[in-house]
Amino acid sequence: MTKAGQGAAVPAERGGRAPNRREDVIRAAAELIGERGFDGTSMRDIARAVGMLPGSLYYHFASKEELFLALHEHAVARYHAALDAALEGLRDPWDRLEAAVRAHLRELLGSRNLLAIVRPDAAGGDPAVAARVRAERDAYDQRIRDLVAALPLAPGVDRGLFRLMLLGALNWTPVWFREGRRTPDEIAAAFVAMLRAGAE
Amino acid sequence: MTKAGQGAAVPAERGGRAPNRREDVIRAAAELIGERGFDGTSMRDIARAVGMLPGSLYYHFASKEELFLALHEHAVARYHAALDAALEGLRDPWDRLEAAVRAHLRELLGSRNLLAIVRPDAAGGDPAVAARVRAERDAYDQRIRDLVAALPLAPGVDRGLFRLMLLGALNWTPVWFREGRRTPDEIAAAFVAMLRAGAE
Amino acid sequence: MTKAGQGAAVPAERGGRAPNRREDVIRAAAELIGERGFDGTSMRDIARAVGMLPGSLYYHFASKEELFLALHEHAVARYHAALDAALEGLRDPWDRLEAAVRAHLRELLGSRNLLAIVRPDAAGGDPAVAARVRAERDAYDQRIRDLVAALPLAPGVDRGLFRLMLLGALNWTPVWFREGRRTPDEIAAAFVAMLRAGAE
Amino acid sequence: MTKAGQGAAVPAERGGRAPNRREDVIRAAAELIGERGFDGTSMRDIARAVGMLPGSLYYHFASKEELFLALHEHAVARYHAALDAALEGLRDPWDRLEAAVRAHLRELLGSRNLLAIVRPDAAGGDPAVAARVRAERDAYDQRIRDLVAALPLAPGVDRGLFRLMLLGALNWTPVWFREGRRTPDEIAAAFVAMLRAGAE
DNA sequence: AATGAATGAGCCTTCATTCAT
DNA sequence: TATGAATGAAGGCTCATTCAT
Repeated sequence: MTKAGQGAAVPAERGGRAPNRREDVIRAAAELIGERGFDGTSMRDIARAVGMLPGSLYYHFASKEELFLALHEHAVARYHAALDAALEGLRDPWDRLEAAVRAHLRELLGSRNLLAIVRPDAAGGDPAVAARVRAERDAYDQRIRDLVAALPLAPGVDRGLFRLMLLGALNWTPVWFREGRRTPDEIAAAFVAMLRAGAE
Repeated sequence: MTKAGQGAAVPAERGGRAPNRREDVIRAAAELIGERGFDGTSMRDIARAVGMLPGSLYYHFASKEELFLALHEHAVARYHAALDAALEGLRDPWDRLEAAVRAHLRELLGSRNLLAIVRPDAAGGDPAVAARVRAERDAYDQRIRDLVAALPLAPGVDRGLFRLMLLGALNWTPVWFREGRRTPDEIAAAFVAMLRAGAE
Repeated sequence: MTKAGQGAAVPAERGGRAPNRREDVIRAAAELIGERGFDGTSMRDIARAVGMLPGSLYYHFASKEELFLALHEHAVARYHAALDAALEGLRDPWDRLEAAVRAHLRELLGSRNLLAIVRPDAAGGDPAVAARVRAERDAYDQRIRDLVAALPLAPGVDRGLFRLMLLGALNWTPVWFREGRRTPDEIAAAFVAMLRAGAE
Repeated sequence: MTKAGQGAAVPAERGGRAPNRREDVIRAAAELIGERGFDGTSMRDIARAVGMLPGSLYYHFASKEELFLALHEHAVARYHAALDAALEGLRDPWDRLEAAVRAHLRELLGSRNLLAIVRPDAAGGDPAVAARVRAERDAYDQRIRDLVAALPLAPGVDRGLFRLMLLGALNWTPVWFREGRRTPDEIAAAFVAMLRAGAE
């Protein structure tokens, strides 16, 4: 009975109180780590943000790394979901790529900067963490790879570098993006257009 | 020849004693911070790397931030120098851009990963540091801007996004680059080619 | 009786476990700072005196200054309480003054030298601390002022300087006082007598 | 030849250059320690104030304590000199006491607060220092004692407590004195008057 | 008479974590 | 589910001092 009963999906003893404190922690951690980085965010900070004492976090997560991993999973899941939604119903390969780029950029530049979470070296130097992070990230990368594979590119184009260039350009945007000038959607369209013009 | 004459009985193995301890510190710090990040590198680590006691560092630098700033200046100066050398004698705008990209990538992927140093948010969250870092970085950016301004691009192309896409793609390379597969020069050539094909 | 019941299997030697670690810290700090001054007392010293690790102090107090402030409050409260007790039931203004002086001197010279704590410049140079210290001290001063205001003094006497002379003489006593010669009470009586003879 | 030749009073080799750097150091130290206390003043601070490097101070003084001792001697000498000047030509015992008090207070409240220097516990906890400080201070005290001994006091008055009360009141003045209200001379007159009225 | 470079000890503080309750 | 109290290690930094030059 450590985590959840096996009958109901959620502890619902008295009508739905305390709706998943664990999720609250993840959300708070996402926000803080997104803003100040993994090293720049202490367990104290996270605890304070959800109104807990630092020690209490350890009921939910065995360590800071574990918390980070949960958070990373959470974040990557959002990317996947955004991608699912964006692709739905689209057939044309270039349309699909642009939709994907748009979804990625919205996620990356919207509300919080998730870049700090998604970078492979995010959680200190722990190699075990890095491996799991990479694994999750790779699954997402694979979907982009598939999207690129479906493009009708000229024979000489290296699809690997095509993808890496695009993703690099995207993932670097949080460094220079300022609210108010170009929208994420405009940037997405322009990036895809630039690549498309030359590669087709 | 600053200090010791050559006749005196001084340890003169490699041409004068302790010619530039300060530089040693910067070099060691560059290496460590490049690998493990600013937060992940302690003053103790740096001191150990140069064979000093932690407190001794403070003879040379007033604070960790100050050391970082010196290091940043140092790193940016290298980029400028590499750019100078790369551009020398080239006239054609596209040749110049590709040479610049090649120089940038060599610096970024060669010997040490200087990305961690050159990122605007590198030194913790100190805003004063961030400002000085940004200023130095902007001067370099301006040179790339000039290079892009000189390109004969099609009327519709947004030169700003063109530059940001290119720089983003470049600066993200340390995330995925593995020694042994593609060389920095190959990557540089491919990136420029992809952009050129569509933008001309 | 705040925490542990009396039936449970807990170390209950002196009536409950660790009833007030915070108070222990304050007491130890009072002793040490009273003897060696604020700067002369390290957090390590205080921690060692209460059998804690240095870092553990920070569970109870956010900083050395905060600890000092708590300690100061504590000390001033003792002075107030001593004054309350001393004044109780006395009507004659000179009797009241002498009782107050006696109480003050007993506190100041008894057990520990609290002078170092009560001096306005005690806690390093932090102005925020100095302000709070002064505020607490002023409330005590006001009570002495009231005592002096009630005295039937000759018209020409400056009651302000009267009070400052008396308090100065009192607060300087720790500098010269040696156990064994005059008692605090004798000193108190003599000081008041000297002032009274001339001022009435 | 460590200190000075025995013929001339001062090193005057080439007409009086570098006129006693040692004195400069003492003066700067007096100022700083007077303001921020012994612990609150670092050798660095003192060196900076005289435009030297910290290590250079050790040419003049073997240690911080030694410097303090020199400074203390210097300060006490000023008190003695002020006392000499104040007493000159005065015969009446009360006049002499008041003049002495005036001189003391002017020294104490004028230019810099020398209290921090003259307190017996000033230089950290070093007992050797404390002893020498006390010795110098005692010589000064003795002169006050003599002044008090000469007063025509009523038989019952304890001359020891008389002196301690007066000196305590005086030495505490830096704690409450504010420029602009009462002058040192007014305070001196009032203090002596209050004591005289009752003791004669 | 002073500098430049460093030492070694110590300082205040922060951190991830533990564990009895 | 969480709290209260603490641990142990480490972090950035300051300090008095030394010593060859």
